Amino acid sequence: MAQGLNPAQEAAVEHGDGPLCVLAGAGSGKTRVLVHRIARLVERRVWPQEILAVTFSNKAAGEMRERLNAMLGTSARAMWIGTFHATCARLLRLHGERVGLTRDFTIFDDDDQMRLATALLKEEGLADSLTPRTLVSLIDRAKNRGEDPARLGGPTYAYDLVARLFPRYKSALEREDAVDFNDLLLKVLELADDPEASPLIGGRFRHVLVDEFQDTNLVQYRLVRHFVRESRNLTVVGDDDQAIYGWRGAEPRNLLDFELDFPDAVVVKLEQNYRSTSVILGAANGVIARNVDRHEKTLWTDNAGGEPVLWEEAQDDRAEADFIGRAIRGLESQEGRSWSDVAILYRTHSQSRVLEEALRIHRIAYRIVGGVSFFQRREIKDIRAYLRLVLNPSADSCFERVVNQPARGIGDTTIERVKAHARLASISLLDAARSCSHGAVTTLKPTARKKLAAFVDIIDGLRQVQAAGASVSELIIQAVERSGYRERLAIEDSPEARDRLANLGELVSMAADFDDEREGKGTLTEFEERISLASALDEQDGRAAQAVTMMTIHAAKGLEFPVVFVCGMEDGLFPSLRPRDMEDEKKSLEEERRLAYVAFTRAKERLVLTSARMRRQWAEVKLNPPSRFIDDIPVEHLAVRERPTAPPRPPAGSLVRARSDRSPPGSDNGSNRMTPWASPRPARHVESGADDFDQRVFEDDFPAYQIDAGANGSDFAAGTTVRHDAFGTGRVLEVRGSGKDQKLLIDFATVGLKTVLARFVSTD
DNA sequence: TATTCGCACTTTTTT
DNA sequence: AGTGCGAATA
Repeated sequence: MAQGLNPAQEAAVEHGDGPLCVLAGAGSGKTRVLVHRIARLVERRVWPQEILAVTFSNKAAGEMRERLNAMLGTSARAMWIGTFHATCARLLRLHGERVGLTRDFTIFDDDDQMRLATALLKEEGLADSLTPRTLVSLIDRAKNRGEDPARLGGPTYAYDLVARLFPRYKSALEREDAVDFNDLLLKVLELADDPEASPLIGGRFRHVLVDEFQDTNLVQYRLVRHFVRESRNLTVVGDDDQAIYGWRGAEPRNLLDFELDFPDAVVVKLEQNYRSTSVILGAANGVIARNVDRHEKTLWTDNAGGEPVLWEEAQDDRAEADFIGRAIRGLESQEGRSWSDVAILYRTHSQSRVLEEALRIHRIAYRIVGGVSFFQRREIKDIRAYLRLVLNPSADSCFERVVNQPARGIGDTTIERVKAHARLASISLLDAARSCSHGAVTTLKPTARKKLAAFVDIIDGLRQVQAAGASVSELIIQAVERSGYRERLAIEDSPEARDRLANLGELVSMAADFDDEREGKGTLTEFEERISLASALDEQDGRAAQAVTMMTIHAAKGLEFPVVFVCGMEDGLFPSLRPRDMEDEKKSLEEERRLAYVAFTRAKERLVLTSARMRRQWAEVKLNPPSRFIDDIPVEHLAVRERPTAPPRPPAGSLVRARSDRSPPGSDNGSNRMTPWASPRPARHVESGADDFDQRVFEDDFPAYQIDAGANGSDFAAGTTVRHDAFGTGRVLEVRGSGKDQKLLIDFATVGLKTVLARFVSTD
């Protein structure tokens, strides 16, 4: 083995027992090292079931398992490979009874957590003093640090409220046999403190390897230390320059100070980058070099040269997206690149919408990673709630979610009475509903009782199906059917309803895959767990492989693409410059810088940066200067596209701004102009002063800012023909309101009737 | 009880 | 600009 490894990599792979710290630069082949090292351990007769490899995503875990399967065959199947959360969930399935969990405990995701928080605040009448978001994030923050949220106290009133509410939060989870994400880890830590369970945790693993160690938080580090308490065989791999989860409580110090805790640790540095061209690496190094708080390291590469990094400063966000669309088309036609070679990265999910539109216009297939994930869809969550209720009758939050979903005539008053009864008798809502249906509460009318009985019957029926040994996919089909969900959607028969039905079908086929994989032996609990722990990153399906990938920079960690676009390179957006509470400004700017470093180093061959002078953010127009990170890129590596001195059709005067003075000198002499791989523009559109580098076609698709004319004066009258950027032209049928919020009912030629804000259309 | 409309809130990043 | 919630209405 060890074919084609450099000496440093080989040292890491061949390291024997004892702590090992691998400081690995971006693209230095750390995953490869990790995989080879694990394979080597097995060759050295370490039992696969005594190896734990912790990855930062399920996707990374899957890939690692695949590679090990290829190298080792079936023995790889016995290894523990997964995220901290998945690993802890597995351990808790085995030993959870010791910390108050049954075998079928459920995991509260972000959404469930928020619902609970909302309900608690409402019950306590505190909904006005604290948002659920704040409540949840303060709880999480404390837990990330291993602190007890009930002991929060501090500068603001909010802390006291959280401390007061937390016991109720906690008992709600306990009542439902559920844990939140952080509890997953904390409960295992609890196990480690339990004298009887402790050996089960501490002695279980002979070798523990942790990837992306710079992003572990205090709790995770404690966990790792318990895992290796006996063996001391710990391998950590990471790069402090890629620490981008400070907001989640990650402590890069865990990596940097590794030798303080493990003085006998061997430290290996991987500094050769195999991924990117030297130009891209130069740009990335230029940005990261300005960070003060970091370990100096020199990442180098043999891949000399490469195309310069291209920076395009577009007029606005739409033009930016359009540029990207055309550039991808150009890459396709002139370089034969396929869409799957390309990734578009952005700082926030909200940037994706405009990009989507542009890619659709250019007929480019795309795939969005993250955002509103499949599993967060309402219909999916509803059916999952039915299933959870089957697994666990005391899952009150699930009961409330679906008792009237789809609508079956069980209204608020009925639910309130059931809840009151449940509280009084201290039983679950489902049991309360059952006894109400038998007449336990006299205020309930017979009709309400019948409806409750019908609901209870659905759940009981599903439980029988499960008890009869139905597969997971069968159970889901039954749930969709018996709940009346399918019928309801079928009757509605709107595009959305069809969409939802299709999503449910997708869930069924995922379950069928799961059933096949487990040869029919997989339990509903296992399927639920997989869904709960699946991140947006993991759910990508192979079918959409021929597509451009769009995602946040965070989600791109660990991935690589031949061509990478990083858009929204503007001060205020990236770097975000958003005041973070409890974090000082310098620190968060350094994290933003590392984020830029991660973004740039995803690119193998081409890196394109784009920014917009003007950007619409929630119906507000923002003018942001270009990102300061662009200034940090060595001038010789940066190419700026030329634009015509006089655009063919300039926008309304004041909006045309002088060209940024940040354009590096030398970009004018043509020496580092980039190959214009945007698709060729018809020659007749070229004005003097324009050149091949400018591909914009103003005639077709002029951006939207002239639109305000409509809102601030000339009111629209019914009958006027107007144009809207997305919907095309149409006739105004009705005018509602005036001024900024004036709305128009318009009959569009292509899409039919729509109500639109007046300021988004223009008279032609 | 279900549906519809208007209002407020939203947007940082995720296991 | 989309969502979710509460009030008003059928």
